[in-house]
Amino acid sequence: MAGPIKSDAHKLPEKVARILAGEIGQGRFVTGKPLPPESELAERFGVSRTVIREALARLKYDGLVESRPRVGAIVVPAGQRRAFRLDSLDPKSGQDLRNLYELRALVESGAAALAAVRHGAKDIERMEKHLASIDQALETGRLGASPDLAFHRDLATASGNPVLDDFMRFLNTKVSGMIRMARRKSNQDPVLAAMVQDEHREILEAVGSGDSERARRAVLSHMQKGALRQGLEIVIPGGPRDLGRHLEP
Amino acid sequence: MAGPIKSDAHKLPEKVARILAGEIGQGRFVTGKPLPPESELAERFGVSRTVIREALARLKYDGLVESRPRVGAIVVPAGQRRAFRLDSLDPKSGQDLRNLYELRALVESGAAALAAVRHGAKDIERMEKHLASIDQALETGRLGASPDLAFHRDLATASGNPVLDDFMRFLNTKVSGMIRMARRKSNQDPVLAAMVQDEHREILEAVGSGDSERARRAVLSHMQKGALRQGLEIVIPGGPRDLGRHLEP
DNA sequence: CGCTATAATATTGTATGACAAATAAACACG
DNA sequence: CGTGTTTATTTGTCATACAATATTATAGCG
Repeated sequence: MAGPIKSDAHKLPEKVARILAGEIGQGRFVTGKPLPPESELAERFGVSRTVIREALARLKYDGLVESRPRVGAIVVPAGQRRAFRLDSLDPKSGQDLRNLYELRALVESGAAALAAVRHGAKDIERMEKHLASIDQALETGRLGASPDLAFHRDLATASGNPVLDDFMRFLNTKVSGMIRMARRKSNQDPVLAAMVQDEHREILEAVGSGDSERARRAVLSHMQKGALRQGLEIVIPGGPRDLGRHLEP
Repeated sequence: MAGPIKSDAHKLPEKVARILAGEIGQGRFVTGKPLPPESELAERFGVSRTVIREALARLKYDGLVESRPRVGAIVVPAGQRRAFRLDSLDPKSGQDLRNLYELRALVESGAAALAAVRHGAKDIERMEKHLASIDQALETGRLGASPDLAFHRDLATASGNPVLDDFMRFLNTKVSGMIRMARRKSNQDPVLAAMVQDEHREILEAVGSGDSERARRAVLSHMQKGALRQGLEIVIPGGPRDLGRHLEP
């Protein structure tokens, strides 16, 4: 039995890891009890122990199992994961995209509220610079997607919370990746781009003025409109009332 | 040269992966260009190719590198990570814990706002049941930590957004894990526990009444007080104004 | 008989060597 | 100069061997 099985797939460990993770998730293995030994799994999947080993390494890394010598890879009590992933999301599913957008809106609006009360002078400078870059891009006919992303990153940074910053970067790349996937024919419409830019300015002004509630609503509104531009209607976490208008009754 | 190097650490691949990830993060490798070949890395770290392989597998899994035959493990453009982790947080660092708490407060308050407008009848039932379990636990002298966690999970579920739900579960285990780490002598005070329970009831009532703004503030207040009970003062993302009081002016 | 120290044993951790697969780069050829 | 072919390098997978480790069984002792 020498040589690879067939060469029909070039990522054996990935496949094995997926299958095992699925079975663990469905409770096919008792938590606290060990999985079958590596050698046995190797036999069952028809691959070498090396592949099993690499697959198990992933599960360990995610905290799904924890392996100990002489006992095996024991299944750790549910919900002790060490990593948060969004792999199972389907880029073509509108529902998944909506859920993701919703989470992003929630987090980013909160970050803006924090940024309003915590930002430093350089934060505002950075954001202004990036907005100017977008303007410049629009004048030259380009879309300015890159400074746009930078602006949102600035917002995260200005929140003064590195954990939040980190998560927002993760989410944003995920969202933009999914959007790119979902619709290659991005909207090149300059009128829309100008609208977006207005929303950006409102956000910056709100943050700069130190009004966290206004900043929060500005981002919420921006996110909701952004989702709409993608053809998605999302519920605004702050409540569907007061959409768009601000706080003066 | 047979046998492992010394047995001074039981997880070589983990260490190697950490080092490599750090070096990549600090830009010591050019993005788009391949890392040194596995054999070379093995030599450099003084371990076998097996270990390097397992370390690289982790980096690949997180999307930091992407390996192709004949060219090597190329460094993928920054910010394309496939997993969000909180491993680098120090459980003993008050700052880290505060940042984590802040993110949690932000997300969970948003989830509550969503739950207020989206919950179904069974969601409320579940939450009531878990609150009752806490009451029961308090009467028997126990702390009721487990139904407490369940109540927060219910909130996530009632938001109707599975992605949000998933993330909240991840965050909550992370937070509670860090708290357990940080202070073993948990507060067994029954008076405090009763206070917490009052806050829970306010949250449930707010969600049940469909008032998302009130739900959001109730959770925010609960989180802030919870942090205070842990000796942490956190900034409330919704803005420091209006703390605790509700919306009727 | 019950408790503790020791040995047997199964399983993971790591090392080594071999070969297959894939592909970028060098090369040959028209 | 462009294009197809060979070559070389690197990853992917397999197989085997031994070390480390902790569980379990066993033996020894009070």
